[in-house]
Parts: sequence; structure tokens; C-alpha cells
Amino acid sequence: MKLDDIDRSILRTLQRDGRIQNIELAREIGLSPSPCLRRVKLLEDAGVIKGYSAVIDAASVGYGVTLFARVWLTHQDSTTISRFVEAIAAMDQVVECHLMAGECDALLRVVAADLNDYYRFQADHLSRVDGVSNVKTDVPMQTVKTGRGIPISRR
Amino acid sequence: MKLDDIDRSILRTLQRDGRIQNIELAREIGLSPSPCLRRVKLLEDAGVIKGYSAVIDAASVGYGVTLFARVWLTHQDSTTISRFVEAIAAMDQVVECHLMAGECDALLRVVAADLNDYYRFQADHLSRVDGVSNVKTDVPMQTVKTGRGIPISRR
DNA sequence: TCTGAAATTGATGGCTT
DNA sequence: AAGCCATCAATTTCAGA
Repeated sequence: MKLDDIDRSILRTLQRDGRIQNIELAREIGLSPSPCLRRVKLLEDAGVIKGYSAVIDAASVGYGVTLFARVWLTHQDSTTISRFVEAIAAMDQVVECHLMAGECDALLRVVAADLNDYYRFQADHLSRVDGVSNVKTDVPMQTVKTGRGIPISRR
Repeated sequence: MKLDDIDRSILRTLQRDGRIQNIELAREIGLSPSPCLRRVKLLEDAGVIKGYSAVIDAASVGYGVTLFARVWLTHQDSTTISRFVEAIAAMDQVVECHLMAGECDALLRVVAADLNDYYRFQADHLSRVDGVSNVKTDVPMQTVKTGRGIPISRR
């Protein structure tokens, strides 16, 4: 699907405020409500907008820390990897998992109540997964950019 | 703010579908629309719900790849760090930036049109930032968990 | 705090330009 | 492809339980 300036404008606004009312969205981008809504539906149907989500404060629901874990596997064959992926899928605390092409085999983003909670998770669960040979944890001290939202250029 | 089961239920649902109508949200969690809306407002006011966002398909807006860059700085003093942070803040392609406590000094998530686009970004912009001594890029081959959403236990 | 009704406001679709 | 307008549905407020 090819996007024009108005579409990009809609995307930028909806990324910033996913619950904006159509009537106000239309005002912001300078269109009347009907064509605005039509465009939004088209963007949804085309999969450009994949969904909407409330952004929840992790600390408020008991997750005080977010950590990154780099994982090395014993082997890189498909059996080892798919077993690992399956185990990771079942771990709620792992909110993100990328299989990597470089030095390490996987990069995880993990949420935990605190560092102790994380250490327990790593020692009792992550490190015991079949095929995991090594885990290195990177601890953020301060988050400068939050990662919600991608840049959508004006042109 | 302390959350009860209904609040958690609301959060879980709104995280999955941030644009769900209040009337349907109320049905799902087994409440009538008025108290449901009141709870949502309270959660918003308390900062438990930080906002709402449309989830946009990066590829559709021209970002084919997401990469992680680990950055080492020449020094860890506040001047070097704050200059680095300022430079990073101005780079739209950097969607996430954490200052780290361990081996490396910063972990970035960067979006780019393709690998060439990223290499240009790294060579022409990131590596030239004052205080940056070393950059190592980790390339995801496959993303197994997407990282939108945190677990909210039923209890 | 919830329920239920009433009033305001927005969403939605057909038709015209 | 956008604007206008009529209809329908949801949001929001406020009484009472």
C-alpha cells in the first residue's frame, strides 16, 4: 500500500494518541470526519495499523525493572533453537525475544519485580532451559528513549 | 495505587485492544459501562495507563529492519554522557536508548530502511558522535516475541 | 460502588460534488 | 476522493439503591 502525506499524518497522530476520537483526528489533519475514518479503516485493513494498545506503567503492575539478557546456545541447529523458542514462549516475564545473527544467539527483554526476582528467574528458569549454554545480563540504569513509536517523516 | 482483580482485568484487555469500546470492555470484564469507565479514568489519572498508541507496521512506513547497537563511550563522566544523550535524542532512527550499568555504556534500538541504510547511519552519524569510542551491532534474524505488552497476572 | 436511565456527542454510510 | 447530512450507537452524567 502506498501512503500519501495525509496517511502519514494520520499514522503519526494515532501513534501518539491511539484513542483519539475520529472527529478530533479529522480536525488535526485537516479533513472532515468521513474521509478521515475511511482512511483509518483502509490503513487498518491493509495492516499498516496492526492494532491499538494501552501503554501500561510496568512499575504499577509490579515490574520494577527491565533487563536485557543475551543468550548463547550449545548448538545452532533447528532442534535446539525450536526447543529454546518454545521454552521462552511459555515464560511470561520474557516480553521480547530476538534470534540473533551475530555474536550471541538470542536477545531477550525480561521484566521482573526487582533484581532479586530477576536473579531467581535467570538461575531457576532461563539458565536451566535445554540448550542454553551461557547468559549475560545487561542492566539499564536509565532509559533515555522509550521505544514506543517509530519515526514517520513528514514527507 | 493499589489494583484489584477488575483493574488488572481492564489493563489486560486494554493492552490487547487499546481502542475497545467502553461498552464492550464492560461486557468482557463483567461490569456495567459506568463503573467500568470510572475505573479506566482512575487508572489513567493515576498514571497506571500512560497512554494509548496505534501499533504501526514498520515495514509499511519504510523501515525494513530493526537493529540493536551496543555503544562504548570514551569516558563515563556526566559531560560525555549528557552530550551523547543529547545527540541520540536528535536521531529519529534511534527509537530506544538505555544507559547501561554493565559491560557497554548504552544499548540502542535503531530502525532503518535496510542494512545499507543502517551502515550509513552508523558510519556517518552514530560513530561520529562525540565521546563514542566503539559500536557493536546486533542483528536480529527472527523475532519470536514482539515486546508489546507486559504480563498482568490474573491473581 | 454499582445500576439504570437520560442527554450529549461521536461514528457511520449514502449521496453529491 | 472529499464534503455534507441523516441515522444510529456509544459515551458520559447523574439520580437512586
